[in-house]
Amino acid sequence: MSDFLSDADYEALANLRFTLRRFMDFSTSAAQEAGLPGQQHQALLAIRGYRGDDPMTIGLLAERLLIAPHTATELVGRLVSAGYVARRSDPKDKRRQTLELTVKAEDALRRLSAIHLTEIRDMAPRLIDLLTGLQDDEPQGRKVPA
Amino acid sequence: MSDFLSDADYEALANLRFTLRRFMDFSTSAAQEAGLPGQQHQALLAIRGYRGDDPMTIGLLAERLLIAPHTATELVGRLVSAGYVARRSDPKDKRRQTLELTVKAEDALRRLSAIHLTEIRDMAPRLIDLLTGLQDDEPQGRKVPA
DNA sequence: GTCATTATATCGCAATACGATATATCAAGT
DNA sequence: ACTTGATATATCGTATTGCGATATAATGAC
Repeated sequence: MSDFLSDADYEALANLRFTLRRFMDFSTSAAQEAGLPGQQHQALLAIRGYRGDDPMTIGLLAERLLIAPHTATELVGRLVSAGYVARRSDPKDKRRQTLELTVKAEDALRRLSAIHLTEIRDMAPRLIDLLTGLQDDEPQGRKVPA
Repeated sequence: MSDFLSDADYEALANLRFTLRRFMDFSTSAAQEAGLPGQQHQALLAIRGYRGDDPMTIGLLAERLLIAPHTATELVGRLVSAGYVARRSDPKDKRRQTLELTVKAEDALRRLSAIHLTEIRDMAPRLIDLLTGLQDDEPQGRKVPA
């Protein structure tokens, strides 16, 4: 349980981050080219990819995006203004706002998701390598010592 | 090469993002608790994990962090002010600034990296599952058709 | 030595998430 | 049904941070 870390550990951690950053960067750029700020794209995906019995709401979206509820309120406000999301107050609980994607959002998200799939398939092997390399690579190389 | 995507595809993409976000969130929180803004932690890791013949510089750091060089300038400025990085002008090329971690940075980074390793090892199986699930999961389930 | 290029730095700006706070609605207990 | 506490969303002001435009300094090619 020591804090010892080899140069190789730091290098692997840094490379992992670099790979993740490239993905995020690709994603943000792709979204931006489609006319969507990165977080708005993420919100659309979270809404579209949500599988649950009850409808998507502001609070649920906040949970999935790991942002504060009031931040989700602002984000959804922007999405509604831009015509990507329909927000209606839930008749079953008037505190809640149900969220649905518009056709415009479905179209944009379909195209974006397709190129994301391609990019992910390209990145995955490298990423999996990095992750498995970090798996049980305990300090001082004591792998099967004798 | 169609844009068709199943509900399951969207769900998997959304889950992948959720997993990545949780990692980023964990990382940022851990850094913050150690007194470091997230990007500053990333910068320290990029400097520490860099393997190359020439020393780390502002421009190299910008490349590894995927930020504009002038943004790296500002970031390094903050790191120097906070006592995490020593910046010296490179005698071999006086335009360049070489960057080195201080002992304070090494200490903070060691602790942070140790808990990151733990978290990554915890997250990796889930992440690898999601990635492999997206690998060749072409639309309409045509896996080994006959 | 001149000039284009490279490396870093500065300034003003825009985006976005947060804290603090407010309002509306629901649910439980009586 | 009325009060109370909790839940869901919204608003406002603020802080962080990255970028574009621009500036300065050093290098290298000719």
